[in-house]
Amino acid sequence: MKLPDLNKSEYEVLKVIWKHGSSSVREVHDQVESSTAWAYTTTKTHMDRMVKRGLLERSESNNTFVYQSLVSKPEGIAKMVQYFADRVLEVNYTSLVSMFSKSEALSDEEIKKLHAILEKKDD
Amino acid sequence: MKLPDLNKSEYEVLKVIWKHGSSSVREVHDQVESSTAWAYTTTKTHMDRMVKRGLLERSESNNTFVYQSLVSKPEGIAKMVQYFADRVLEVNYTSLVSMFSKSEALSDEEIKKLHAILEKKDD
DNA sequence: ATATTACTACTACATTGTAGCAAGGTGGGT
DNA sequence: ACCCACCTTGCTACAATGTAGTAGTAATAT
Repeated sequence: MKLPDLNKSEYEVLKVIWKHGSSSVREVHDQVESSTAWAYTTTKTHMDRMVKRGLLERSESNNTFVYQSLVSKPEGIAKMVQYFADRVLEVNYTSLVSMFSKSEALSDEEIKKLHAILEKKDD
Repeated sequence: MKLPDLNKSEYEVLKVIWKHGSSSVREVHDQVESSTAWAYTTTKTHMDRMVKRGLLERSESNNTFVYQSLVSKPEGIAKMVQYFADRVLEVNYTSLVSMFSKSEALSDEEIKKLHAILEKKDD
């Protein structure tokens, strides 16, 4: 898949899965609930649609389905960062990306990857 | 209106109107076309819906309707900046807002206003 | 005056946001 | 072992957003 253009819901789900790895709907839901106030079935709908869209892969693990991400975090946020840099901040993406080093959001490797992705403008 | 949660389309339209002031559909369309590739009628649909949503106001000016913004630029981007700071960068909004001073996106006054808005968490 | 062009209103259809309901699976109590 | 209660899943639904076509009307050019 090309770099995905994640919408907010997709991003919320992926954030959980990026952090915890393969997760069931229940696990994701328990995490996103505080920030989104979704109903359980809403979480499920999003996740199933994400499978169809190629963002997640579903597999069975002891009687429950678990979903794993098919996009890495740097890939997932690349477009968002690009958009924000271009259209909102109106600065070069590099200055924005460098701000990640002040946060816990990405590891150093991930920051490097993000840089590489954006450099190639590989969308 | 409370601080609006702008979607991408709305933001694209508002960017033009913030810059040029009251504009016709045609004027907005000519500007957004390069970045969005919308059809003219798509631009129009968005703008009409934005009137209904209270983001724009429409008035007639020599035989054509012109649309003016009901939200200022700092108000319009406040939520976007907040979201990006919180959920993507995971840093305090102040560091992010300070980046605007390196760009042409906002004037100094607008930056100040944005700061004030976010400080009050006035959503 | 009429043809062409531009603008507006209305309609349409796909995707996303949000969530309910019913059927099937499963673990715990007895 | 058996049944109930609950969890998960699949299906459906409906509103908002994304995208755009069509038809009618108004303005312009000639």
